[in-house]
Amino acid sequence: MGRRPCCDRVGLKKGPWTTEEDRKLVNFIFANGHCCWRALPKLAGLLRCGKSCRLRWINYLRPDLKRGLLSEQEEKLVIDLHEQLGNRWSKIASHMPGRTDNEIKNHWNTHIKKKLRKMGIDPLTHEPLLPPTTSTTTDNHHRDRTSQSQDQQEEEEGGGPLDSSVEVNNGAFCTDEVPLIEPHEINLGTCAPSSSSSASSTSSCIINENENSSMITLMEDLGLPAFDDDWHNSMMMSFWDDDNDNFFGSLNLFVNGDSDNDRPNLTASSDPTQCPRMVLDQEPWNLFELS
DNA sequence: AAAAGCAACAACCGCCAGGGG
DNA sequence: CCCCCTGGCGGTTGTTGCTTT
Repeated sequence: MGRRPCCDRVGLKKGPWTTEEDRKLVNFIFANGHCCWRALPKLAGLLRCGKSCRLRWINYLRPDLKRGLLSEQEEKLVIDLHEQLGNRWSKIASHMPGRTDNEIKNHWNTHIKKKLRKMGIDPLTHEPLLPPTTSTTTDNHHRDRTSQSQDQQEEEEGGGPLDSSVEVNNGAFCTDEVPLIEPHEINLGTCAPSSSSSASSTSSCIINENENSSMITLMEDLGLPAFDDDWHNSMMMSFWDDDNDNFFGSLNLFVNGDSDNDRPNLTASSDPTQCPRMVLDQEPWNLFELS
């Protein structure tokens, strides 16, 4: 019995997304959020399956993505987390705000793996590489099905993730205790963004009431669609500029594409390299009609 | 300058888990 | 309890751009 396809593929487009498709998707999510990925493409006028839309949004269009190469610090964090979690990229990504599992996975496969091997470290076990005389299978049973097959195909090496409940970072957090912010945790009365921990910087953002209302006014000024509370909250967090403790810096770049504008209270981030690549590149955000 | 090889990453595919009926 | 649907995850592939020959 064949698997039912995730969507009706007849007439659906595949392959790279066009800017027009990106615009449609972002505009739709801006206006409506994403209630149901399966229904979204039809409602947004896209000839894509919902899965594809979801991936595109999560991995590329989401405004809170950092983009660009991982910093050395981030790389180290990935290695640490991978040592504890194995190929659980989504878990790893959940500890790295602004980074997607796909991005981390790609970076691991293309950069970190090689780097570790060069350093004489087995990227699977995080142990020093041994001569390939003994093939240990002691840890293989810990790994999930797919990573096992890949690992076996790639290299006959043991090792892998540990129990998902294991603590990392000296017990700073548990892997199943992803620091997600809940709507009720958003305190509009105070603004205490950016703890020292990069892993919690985005999710710990609490919007100041004045900025909150200013932002709403700004959005209205710009003709942006009305948001429901959840969407609004997520957008507030999405545009937080950790490095400058500044919500409007990122939003300004997002909206205006440059810092040269006459809007009060809108200043671009001082260090453009700290801004999301999609903002810096003016693509695809600059293509969207915001009115 | 052209071709071949390589690296990076966006996107796809198949499977799984959880929730609802 | 079972089945179906949906969202999510991880592995893999395809495409594109860059570097080397």
